[in-house]
Amino acid sequence: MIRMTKQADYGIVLMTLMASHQEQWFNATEVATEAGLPQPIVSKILKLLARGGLLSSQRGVKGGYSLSREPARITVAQIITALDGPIAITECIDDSPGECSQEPICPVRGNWQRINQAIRLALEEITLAEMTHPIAPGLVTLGGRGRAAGAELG
Amino acid sequence: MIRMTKQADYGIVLMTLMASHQEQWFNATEVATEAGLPQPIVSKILKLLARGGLLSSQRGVKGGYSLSREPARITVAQIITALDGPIAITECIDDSPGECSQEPICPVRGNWQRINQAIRLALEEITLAEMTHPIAPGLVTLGGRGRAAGAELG
DNA sequence: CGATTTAGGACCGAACCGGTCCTGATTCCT
DNA sequence: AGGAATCAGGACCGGTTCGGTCCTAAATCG
Repeated sequence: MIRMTKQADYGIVLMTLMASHQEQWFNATEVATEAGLPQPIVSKILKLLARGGLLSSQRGVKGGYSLSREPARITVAQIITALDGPIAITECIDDSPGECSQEPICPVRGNWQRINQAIRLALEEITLAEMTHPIAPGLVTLGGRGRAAGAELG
Repeated sequence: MIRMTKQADYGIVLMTLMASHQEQWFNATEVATEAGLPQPIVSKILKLLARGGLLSSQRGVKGGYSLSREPARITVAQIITALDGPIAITECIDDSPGECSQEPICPVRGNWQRINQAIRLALEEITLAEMTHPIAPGLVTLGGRGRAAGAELG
């Protein structure tokens, strides 16, 4: 139901975990045990995050991963994109014509972008830094001024 | 990749279609041919939309469906919810404790709500009325002030 | 040179999605 | 009253994709 994949889900957990620790470098096993997730999965995800430029990686015996920049400059949108590909909840993405058989008929067309855009924006405005905050219960629970609050922090 | 189901996708198309026509009542076959989608699918979707209270239905030989209220008062969020269930892109939904094995460990917990909330809000602010507008290309394409524009339209 | 760690990708089972179909209930028309 | 049309509500099934595992390179440290 409008779900992202578990990879992305886990990815956010792992990134949050790394962001909220003092250490700079972590290896996969370390992160896995910390998160209580199977090691192979964690490995896979960290690889993808590194490939996406969100983590720096170091091979070799004392190798590992570290955030490639400060948590305030990493957004949830970026994490999801790195793991699940471009953020678009609809089948028609942006302007790739010809792919949609409904093209001449479809009454929505460009309007999908409204939706995708809205989602994308919402996720771009949540930073990893915010995710490490224990959450101020009064702020976000309802009314959703969470985004505004985030902007203030930024 | 953070996709909603095709049902919801189609649902939005169908609703937009109905909203942008003059007629009040449509039967399933009519809508299906108009949208260029297989009739059984359309039937299924309209049923769900009716059950969700977004369409009024009339049985019998001259029966059919019609929007249960004006398009400006129907949101994309409502359509998706009717077809795909509650809007939550993460595995952990709100406060249903015990379901998540990670509960004691998970460093994000309530922070998922931030994300889900953001998505929900974004989709609640897109009305069916807006979807019928051919889209003003300068407004939404980038910068995403689409939501603000929508608010102005009221 | 050997141990450790990431890189990259092949691979498989299971769950979920998309789509079809069938059987009832309701209403209109003759 | 009876038949036709239309919605209501499921059961059902095949295919795709996701979740997870595993194996083989490449790099780095001691």
